[in-house]
Amino acid sequence: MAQEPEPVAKKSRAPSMHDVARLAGVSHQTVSRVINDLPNIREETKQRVLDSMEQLQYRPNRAARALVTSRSRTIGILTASRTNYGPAASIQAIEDAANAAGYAVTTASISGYESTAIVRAIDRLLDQAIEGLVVIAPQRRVFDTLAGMSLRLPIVTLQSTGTDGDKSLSVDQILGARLATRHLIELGHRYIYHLAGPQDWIEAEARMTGFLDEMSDQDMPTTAPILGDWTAEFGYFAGRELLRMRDFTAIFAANDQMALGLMHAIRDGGLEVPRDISIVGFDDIPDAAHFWPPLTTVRQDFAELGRRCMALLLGGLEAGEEYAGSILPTLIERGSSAAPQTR
Amino acid sequence: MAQEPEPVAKKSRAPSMHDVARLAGVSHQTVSRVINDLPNIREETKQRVLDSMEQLQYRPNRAARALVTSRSRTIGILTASRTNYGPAASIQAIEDAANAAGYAVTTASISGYESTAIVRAIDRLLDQAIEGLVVIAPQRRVFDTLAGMSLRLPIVTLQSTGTDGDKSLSVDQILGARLATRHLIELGHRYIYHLAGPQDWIEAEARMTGFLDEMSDQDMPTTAPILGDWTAEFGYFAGRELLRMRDFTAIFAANDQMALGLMHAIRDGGLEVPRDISIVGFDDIPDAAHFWPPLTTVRQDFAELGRRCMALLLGGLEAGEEYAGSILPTLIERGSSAAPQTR
DNA sequence: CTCATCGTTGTTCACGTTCACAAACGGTGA
DNA sequence: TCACCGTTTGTGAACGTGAACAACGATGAG
Repeated sequence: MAQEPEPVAKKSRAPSMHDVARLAGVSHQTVSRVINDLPNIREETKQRVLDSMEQLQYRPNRAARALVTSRSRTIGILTASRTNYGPAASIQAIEDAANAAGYAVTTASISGYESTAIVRAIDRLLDQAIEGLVVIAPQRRVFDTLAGMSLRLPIVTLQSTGTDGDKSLSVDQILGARLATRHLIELGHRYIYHLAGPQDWIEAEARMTGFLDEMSDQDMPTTAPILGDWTAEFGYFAGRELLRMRDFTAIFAANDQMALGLMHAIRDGGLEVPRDISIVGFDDIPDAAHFWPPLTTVRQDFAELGRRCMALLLGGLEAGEEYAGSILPTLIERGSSAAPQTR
Repeated sequence: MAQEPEPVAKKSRAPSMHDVARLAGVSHQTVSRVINDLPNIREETKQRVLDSMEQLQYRPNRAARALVTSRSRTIGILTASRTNYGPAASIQAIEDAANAAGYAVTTASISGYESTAIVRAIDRLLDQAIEGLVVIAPQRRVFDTLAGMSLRLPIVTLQSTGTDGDKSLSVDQILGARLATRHLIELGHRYIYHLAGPQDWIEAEARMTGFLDEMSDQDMPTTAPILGDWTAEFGYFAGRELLRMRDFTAIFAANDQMALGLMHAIRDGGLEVPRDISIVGFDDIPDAAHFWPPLTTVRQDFAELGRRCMALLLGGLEAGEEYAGSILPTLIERGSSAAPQTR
């Protein structure tokens, strides 16, 4: 009897399925069917529901859906140093691919280097009930921590550790380093240094391995690689130190930034690249073509990496077989490398 | 009577609050109280619950919580080109601050330049029921689209558009550009070009404004700025074109990458920086100190920007007052700028 | 004419949590 | 002894969606 119409200022909340259903004169289940594109709906009914949705500006409630299906439709990315070009480009590609497949993406980045920071980052992702994990934090410690947690979800790592049981996908770092090293050897260099990345980075290790393997395959004398931190700043200081000896004619740097710093130091030392010293980098960041001199480097297709990564993850979201794929890097020859001076 | 114990392979799903409650011998509500750190719980009970949680490896179900509280505890970031250093650094800082405050972060990046892409990106974020939005996509079109959607949530933009009613926070681009320009004028340059960013980027516009304002304030002759696309590649080609006239002694580039390309072109043209032409950039990306010559540029503190941005967002998540803050940029003098040659 | 079948729609429940409220408990003062 | 109070704990109802199942009308076969 006293069933009054709703007052003007009804509870201000987002419209739900029931609101749509009421407006369209159907049950909420019918609305659900329309949303999920299920068969066996009369065309006219479907259209009426769609109109109602439009009119109310209806948006499915993701939380409710996640609750009932126990699927979050979210992919987690674990990353270190996303300001670097490589990881950033990969993240971009992963996000695009994930979005295209209807997945959302959350990232957690590891700040600092203590292992508690790693655990916290992973925890944040798990709190979000991610359905898959992409690891772009290519440090040993991260993988060890991850292995210790024995997570029950598909994991794709963007660096092959060689030891893990997860899927992994990577640009073949060893091959890349071999290409760079071989290039220098073929130019006639005999005394080549390697400025490597931080010790516990898997990529750094792989590049170092590639360098050492190629050098010994070709019977070249090797010196111990210098361990850097990826920054141009470090490359600069390492360069100043190296110039004291001058017992080399070429340096293979583990990334383009360090190569940039090296070239800076060499010029500051009164020498010239590539006349006195040849430099080869790694990554082919977009700026590398405009360094002075333009940098010879090894190109990695980060975007392709990200795309394939998502394909792997989505494909194997239920299946669980292992897989390891690799993408081939290519050598980009520019002005920073040349035959050594004949003295 | 026939109440058998659970069989071995019980339904494999994550433990819920009820499981914890049963193990601890309390009600689910008590568990909830422990989780949310509410008062009036006996210490002993609390400990028993915590132990049970630990034992079951319990994790609160975020979806269920979001459903009942209608709070997603998620912040959305709308971004373009996250591979650039500036945006990437900001995102990083925002994520850190958000995590510290218990929020998760999702990003959506605008691929392509059609306005449908913008709408889609925003839609993706809204689907996630974000509680706040940070916009790092500094294009007019994005803001126009955003304004047209009249969203009911706190928005912080990392670029001041000057016209919006939202909160905004930015490094003072106009001041930065003025600093750069003034620096060149004070060195004695009179004929200065500006290599600007893409036309619909707000930052590009602001830097151009700063440049033009400073030039006219100091009664310098001005030429129309050249509109670039932020890339080193474009800087290079613009440089080659400009060298045909040589009616200038300095160029202020709207970012460091374009400055890098310019310097490359100038050297290719047989001239020297800064002897023949002075160059000033903008951003102070980490590599800029190691360019050849090291680049004079304007530093923006992106990390600070990200941090303040989150403070603003979290502070105003319920309040709704407007606010516009700005961070001061600083000029970093390096080797790429010097007094013009006296001819 | 009756019954089985198929396409379409509705009803009810469950998901895991928080909120509002009620109940039990122990202590205190009249 | 009893009413009252504060602290601690439990009960039941939501939140919005999808899944299982039931119900309905129309159609066709026997």
